[in-house]
Amino acid sequence: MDSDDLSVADPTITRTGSFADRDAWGPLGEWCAVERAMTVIGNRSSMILIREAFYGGHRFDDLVRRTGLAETVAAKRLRQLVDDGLMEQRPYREPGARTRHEYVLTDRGRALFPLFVSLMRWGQGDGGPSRMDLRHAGCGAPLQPIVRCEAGHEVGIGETEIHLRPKVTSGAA
Amino acid sequence: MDSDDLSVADPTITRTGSFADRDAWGPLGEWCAVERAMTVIGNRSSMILIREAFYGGHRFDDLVRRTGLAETVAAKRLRQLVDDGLMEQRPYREPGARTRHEYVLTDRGRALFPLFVSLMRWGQGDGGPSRMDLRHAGCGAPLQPIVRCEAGHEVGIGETEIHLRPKVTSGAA
DNA sequence: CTGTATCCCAGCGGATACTG
DNA sequence: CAGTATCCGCTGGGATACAG
Repeated sequence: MDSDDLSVADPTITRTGSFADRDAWGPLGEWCAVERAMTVIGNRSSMILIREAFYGGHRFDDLVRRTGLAETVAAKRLRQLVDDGLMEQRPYREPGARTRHEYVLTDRGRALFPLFVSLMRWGQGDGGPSRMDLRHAGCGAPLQPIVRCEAGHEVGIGETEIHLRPKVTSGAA
Repeated sequence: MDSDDLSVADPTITRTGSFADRDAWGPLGEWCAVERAMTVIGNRSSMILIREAFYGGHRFDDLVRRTGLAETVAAKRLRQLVDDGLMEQRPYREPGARTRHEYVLTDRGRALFPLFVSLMRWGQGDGGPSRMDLRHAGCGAPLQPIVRCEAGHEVGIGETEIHLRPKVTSGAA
């Protein structure tokens, strides 16, 4: 039996479903999307390149200068981000110049928007300096990341349940 | 002049304010909360330990087993998480046993909740297996991370502005 | 049960030099 | 302007053995 007698009462996610085989999970995160996500965006250089892409940076030169990364690192990460489907490289031509490439976020890359805002807001909570201020263009109010259920309720940790799916429902993909 | 002539039209954050000294940012992210955040939680082991803490894991043994981390790595990361103020170590006594310690998320650790949900949902978007399902305990509906302004509007990338603060407003903290 | 000490390997990130 | 090649130090992460 798991040692689940909580000796402290702090808000955590409530567990529902069969957690009996919980320990059988492979160590490589074959079942856990969090681990997979971290292998893709879980390093500093990837994240700040994505940051600059959100800020509208497209060209290699700009991305390097505005991130402060070494060219070698930036090139390697950008290639990886393209491979992972977060960015794509588009050719374009300025009049009177030769063809260039530019990096653009894909839909999957842009889907990181809530994560990006969460990361920035959380990072600002350490009292350190931050010159960034994300606001709603419509009304100028600052942005906040929140968690909501599909029925429209705002949800905190204490109202969250985690359901563990049985093993693999081979019927549904 | 920056090369900001967008040759592609993809939704990005609109930049407002003085971006002239944008390139003067130090490479170590002294002004950027995203970079600072990534140095704290930007590795796989930290994040999956936080994951287990959200799931209600407290004891060293459980955390090691349920994350699949090596004990050495788990111990090192937990110490770092405590140092960084994301977890705290509380002593407790079960009747008839000697004093133990348990790891509990601090407020700053729990503030990662939107980021955690964002990370999981984004990770699930790759089509890989995931046995996790986060739901609202009240109504059972699945959770979604969203971005909202303080005036209550839901905000997408296209409606976001980023303001860059001048240098340091020495008057305001 | 909760770690620490030691050793090891792979990957991240930077510096320098070079190419189309 | 947009990278690649090479080298090199630091950290992340694991294996094994040991300790309170």
